Amino acid sequence: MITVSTLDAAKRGYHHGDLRSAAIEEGLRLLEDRVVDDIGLRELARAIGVSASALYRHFPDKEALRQALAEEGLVRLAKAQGDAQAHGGSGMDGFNATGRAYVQFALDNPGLFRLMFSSLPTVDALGGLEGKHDEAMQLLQRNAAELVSCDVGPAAAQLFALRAWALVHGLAVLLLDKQIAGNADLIDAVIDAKALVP
Amino acid sequence: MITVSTLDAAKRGYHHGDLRSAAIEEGLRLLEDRVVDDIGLRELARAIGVSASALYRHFPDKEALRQALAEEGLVRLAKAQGDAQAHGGSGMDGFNATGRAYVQFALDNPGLFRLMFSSLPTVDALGGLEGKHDEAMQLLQRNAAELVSCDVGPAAAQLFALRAWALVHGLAVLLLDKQIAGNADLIDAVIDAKALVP
DNA sequence: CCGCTTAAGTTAACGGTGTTCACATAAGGG
DNA sequence: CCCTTATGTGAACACCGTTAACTTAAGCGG
Repeated sequence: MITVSTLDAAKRGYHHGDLRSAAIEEGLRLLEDRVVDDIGLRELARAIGVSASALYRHFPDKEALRQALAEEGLVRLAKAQGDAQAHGGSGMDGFNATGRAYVQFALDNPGLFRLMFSSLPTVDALGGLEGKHDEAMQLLQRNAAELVSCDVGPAAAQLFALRAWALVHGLAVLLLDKQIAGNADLIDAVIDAKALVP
Repeated sequence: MITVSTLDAAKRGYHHGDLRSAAIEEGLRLLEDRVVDDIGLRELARAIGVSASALYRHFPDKEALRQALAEEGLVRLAKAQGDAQAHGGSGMDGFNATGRAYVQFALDNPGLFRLMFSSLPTVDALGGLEGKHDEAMQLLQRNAAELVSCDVGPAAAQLFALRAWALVHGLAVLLLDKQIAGNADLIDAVIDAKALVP
């Protein structure tokens, strides 16, 4: 197996080897302690050691780079939730675990999480990242619906799913914005699916 | 009663009369169909008919203007919630009404709402707008706690309050980000305090 | 192996931004 | 009435996103 990307071709001079991957990687690194709007295209290029206009060979504009970063974030969130569920089982405990993973992901990656959920309102929800979006979010939705669909009707189950998502997302956002001073115990207490069943 | 502000002194030439108020007013107008980061200081000054540097007599920097706008938004949200509760009574129906008002405010003022809840993470939660913050948010929190504190203990009541806030806030944010296609009926269905009582 | 096409870099420039500085003007109190 | 102070102006600085024209490297057909 040959990886033709950044690994083997570190710096062969004029050509980089795999910019785009490097740009996304550096972008994620900068997002660790910054909001996305505070990251400059030129600054990012400088950090990679490349001219600013070089990025335009791989992204049509800054917005495209943002979308690429958001997509990577959604993939990682989906993975974190999948891991949590795999570890916690398929019952209600496992479902609560996915919720905790959701919130924990937001706290661990504040800049990235904010970026993921800041699709431009002018773009009428038809960006290319909808597919990935569903993958991450429908997992939570499906699990929630399956969890209670046997006890109540499917309509009430979907309502439960929506409530669960809104609760967990709202908690994550409020924690990120420092509206709530939240320790781990509080998070565990708030995220309790039993408190949502009708 | 004499209003010395923008009303009577519209344009007396070199001096504006009451910039700062005019800047905030124009800022709120621009926020009606724009995100805050897409509003330029110079553009705003241009819209008022004043030079960009004139704004620096009233705001130390752009961030201060943003905070002023956020504060005004919090005042308006508090008012909207107060009105809703006054109209809906003090029982559970009134409480649900404040939740609906919260979401409706977000939908009616997307740019402003996003601004209100985007305090810089670098600022360690000690901006001057904490007071107003409490005023708007503690209203929801207090009402929630009072609503159920007689039925359950005060600890469980506070947990209920936190869940209610997170649910409503998460719903608002998800609707704003177009992650949920929400009609009014759906909002009413999701916001139902009965589904949260332990 | 050579030459040509094309992908992927470069520098220079344009307009726009936030911010600062020196200066100009209006308002108001001694 | 003058002098202070608040409030405006315009020019300048450094930075930004984006584009254009140019240069270099890679790959492929003959």
